[in-house]
Amino acid sequence: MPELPEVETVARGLQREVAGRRILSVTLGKTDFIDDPEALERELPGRTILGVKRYGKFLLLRLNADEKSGKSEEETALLVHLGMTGMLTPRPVNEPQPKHTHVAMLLDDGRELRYIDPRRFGRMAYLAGEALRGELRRFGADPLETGLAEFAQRIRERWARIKALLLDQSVLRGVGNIYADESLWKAKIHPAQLGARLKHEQVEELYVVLQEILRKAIVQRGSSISDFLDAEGLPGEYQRHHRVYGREGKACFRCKTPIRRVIVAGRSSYFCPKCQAPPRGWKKKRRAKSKAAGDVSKGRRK
DNA sequence: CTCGATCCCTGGACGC
DNA sequence: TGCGTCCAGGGATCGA
Repeated sequence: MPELPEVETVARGLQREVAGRRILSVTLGKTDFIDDPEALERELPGRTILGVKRYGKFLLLRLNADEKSGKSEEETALLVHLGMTGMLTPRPVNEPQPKHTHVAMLLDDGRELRYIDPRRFGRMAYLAGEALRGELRRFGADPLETGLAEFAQRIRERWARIKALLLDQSVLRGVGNIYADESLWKAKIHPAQLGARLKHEQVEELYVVLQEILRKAIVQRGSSISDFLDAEGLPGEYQRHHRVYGREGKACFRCKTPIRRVIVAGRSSYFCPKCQAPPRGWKKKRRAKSKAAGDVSKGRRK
């Protein structure tokens, strides 16, 4: 579940490890998560990785100019989304490739930059010029680089649930399920509350605690709740600081009330039913677990 | 505009 | 030990 802090951690690691390296060749495995696999094979060999930065939940590997296209001042980049289980890490070429290695970029220092992703929920794309700018424009504000005024405007002009807004990458880029729940708990806002219904003070509190949580998580190198590892193969530590995420039935850290889990915006949402008052009309009845059983198990076909 | 449902995919947890 | 089933979740897409 790489979200902003995890992706930031990977980006910093890659910046240190592979910035300045030249890509000699590219080997592809399964390619169904790559926009245009042939573009990678055609464009990447010979190019130098100028730097690596985070853009929302994307890694942006900026590349040097493409001489042969004639548009040498055009900005080019390899965009990488880690999805749920993606990992991007440089390894010595003689080290055996783990299962689910789908992209291997041979570098000029005897290492290989490997993209490993069991579920292939990630995405990879080589983009240049206007295609690159257009892609980046689709996303909203970076929560760490945005002022309160813009943050508040983006939230309060919408009638969607605050949880949905926090997860919507065209509103804010980089927040995912963990940090959405953590920040809503800290700000004492129920996930089903409508953005437009939040008071100014609530939006300000959310803005402040979201930044605080994201910054602390970056310091702790992100959260490793299942299998997240950074570019150096190390797990993060921020999962130790989670206050609600994954804590269904456990005591709220503030008031000891058992944490609840409900589905909001299609995602598991953990919250304290006492600290985080539900909006009017929010059905607080049904047990989250008892209803999942009687569903169509044969529903999905191959 | 906002919603839920569905699909993508595999590994891990769990029940028997 | 081994099989079947369910579930996780970011994002795209589609119909309501």
